[in-house]
Amino acid sequence: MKKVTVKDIAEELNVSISTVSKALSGKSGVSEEMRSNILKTAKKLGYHVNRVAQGLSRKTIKIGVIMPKVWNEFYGAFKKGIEIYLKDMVDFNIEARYKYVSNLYTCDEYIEAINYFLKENMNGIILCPSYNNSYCKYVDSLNENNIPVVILGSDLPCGKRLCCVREDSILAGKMAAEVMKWIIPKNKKIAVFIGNKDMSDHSEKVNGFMNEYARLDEVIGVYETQDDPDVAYHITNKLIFDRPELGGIYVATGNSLSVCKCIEENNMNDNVNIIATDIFLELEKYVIDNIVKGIIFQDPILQGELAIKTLYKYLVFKDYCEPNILIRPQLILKNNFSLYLD
Amino acid sequence: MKKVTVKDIAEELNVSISTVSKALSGKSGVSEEMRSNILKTAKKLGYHVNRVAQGLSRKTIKIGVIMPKVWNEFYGAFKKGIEIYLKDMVDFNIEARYKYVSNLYTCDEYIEAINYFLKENMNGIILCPSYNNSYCKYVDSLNENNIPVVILGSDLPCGKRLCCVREDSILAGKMAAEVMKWIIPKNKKIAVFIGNKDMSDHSEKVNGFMNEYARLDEVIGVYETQDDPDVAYHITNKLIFDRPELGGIYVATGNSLSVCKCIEENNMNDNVNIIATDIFLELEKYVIDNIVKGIIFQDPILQGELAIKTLYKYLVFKDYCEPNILIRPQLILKNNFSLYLD
DNA sequence: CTGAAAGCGCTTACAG
DNA sequence: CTGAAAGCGCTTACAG
Repeated sequence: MKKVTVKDIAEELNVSISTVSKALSGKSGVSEEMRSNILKTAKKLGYHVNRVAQGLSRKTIKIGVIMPKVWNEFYGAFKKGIEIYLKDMVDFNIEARYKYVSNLYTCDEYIEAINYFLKENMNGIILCPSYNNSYCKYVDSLNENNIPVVILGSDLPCGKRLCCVREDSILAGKMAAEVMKWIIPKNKKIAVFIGNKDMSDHSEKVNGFMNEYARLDEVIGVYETQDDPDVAYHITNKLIFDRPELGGIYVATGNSLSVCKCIEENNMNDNVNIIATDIFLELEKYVIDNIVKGIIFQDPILQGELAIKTLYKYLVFKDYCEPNILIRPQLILKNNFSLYLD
Repeated sequence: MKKVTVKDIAEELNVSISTVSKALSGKSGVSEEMRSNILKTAKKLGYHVNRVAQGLSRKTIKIGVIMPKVWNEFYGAFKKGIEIYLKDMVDFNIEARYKYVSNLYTCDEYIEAINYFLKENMNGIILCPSYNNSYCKYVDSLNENNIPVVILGSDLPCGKRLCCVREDSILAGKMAAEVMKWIIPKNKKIAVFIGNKDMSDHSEKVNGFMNEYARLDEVIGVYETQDDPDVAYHITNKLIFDRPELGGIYVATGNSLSVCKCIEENNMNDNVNIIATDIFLELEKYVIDNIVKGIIFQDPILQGELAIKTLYKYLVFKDYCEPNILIRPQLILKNNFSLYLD
């Protein structure tokens, strides 16, 4: 069980430890033959780099993060997760630099950020996609430059990447349905609100929900709110008046506040119940007032932590990870609500 | 923002870095005056030890773990959490040694284990209490020898310790009640099963449940199973026959299998529903059969991880932690059940 | 392409 | 009680 070090490999092959180190860490300046020899004996001896010694001696690892500037409750939590990990890893010489995107409908700022990080020789990139995905080939270019990319928050339907860290949307939908069945009386109907059908995690939530909510004839419809509070309010209002049989709404995006507001203003607290998505302070009122019965929470802070942790481990160990790292949704109730606000 | 190192402190005071190191890490062989001076300037300069450099140079940190040998599904998960943390911290020179207790009703083996670890100069102790708490003064003796103790899994009503890592039992009971209200029809009654009233986390669960389950006249009673499957089966059987109005049972300990078995054997699946505690493979059948509607999960693996992490951070940073670190309970449903088995 | 040497920030025997 | 020196296991400029 004695630890195997670079020195052991060097002695085994009668070369210097500098050469061994360069070969193992993928640096240039080692002949291909030498490198393959070193890698082979490293494997044979069961070598694993000592992160502690490495962290003390190597240059700072630089991670570039690209994320939308809007919706701070959402993207801010990803950032918070990244910062928590970084704080836990002080002394390890890792740092993150951020680039923000203001316009979610064009790809210009994404491309600009990618090029900037390319120029700055970042060791890895974390990228949070939004509506527009047409910058995918630039993600590929990072990959070609041996800069690993972790996609965070929702999937990118193209582009080579190390992995994608996101919620398990199908399961989120299923859990919402399981609870909905308990709280909605048999004679009542329900509706589903999403942001936009074209976003894969939105449609996955619908699929999961429909799949589990066996009483499908009791689903009035799926409505797109475009993540716009006014649209959500308007649709809710219309449903309340047109459909007196409405008993519940599964709000599958973070856009639940205006839905609750509308229900309360129409004094429908006892008639229309909400299963919401994502947690924020302002929801507390509606949880206490019993409009919101449950919240599907997909730990965005944990997602941020996992994204940078995975990237770091890849950079240090060259360990390949799962291509898709899915966070398990949690159900928040009235009683444990406050624990999730920190 | 330049990093402050031992060298900076040494230069500031015109002493050697060895003296600085000894003073900071609490080693003997430094005059009290020198030590207090060094600590003062360390604070003034904003010094924080570099764990990476320290991990590379110091002797191995030895943690002693004392836990019951029985109920491997339960205590095994604590151990697993400890092992996960240790694996994550290889290269940091930490190791754990385990001592197991077979008889939970006497304190002999606890005392023996404590004395053994004292003799072996362990740097810290993790201790999982069981029924008998009469060894508390031995925990104090560890404390007097400057060996920090973390209590894991349930509280110890005496004894000086660094902290206690455990579930939030009151909240667990409340969450069980919140779900129970949804799934039990208004005309049905419910019962609560615990292991033993004298165990604080069992009685806390009852209190939490009662507090939240507003329809208290619908609670038939609280029954002690002594964590014995046969007793649990017997009580369930008796209730089914004596109390046709029984609609649900909150099983507040891990002892839910024989309760489910009894319900199934009596073909009462549609009439009596369970909210269970803790997850294990054999429960899956009853979740699928719709007897178990929800499970309150209190991540024992996470508890183990937190216990050793807290201890390590205290040993390295001398950071004092919260005296009580409570894990937030999670509600497991049919759809996400499999995700919690790993 | 290869290697000798310095250095990362600590701790720890050992000598004084 | 105090300090000089070696060492933990790596990486990295630099020289050859």
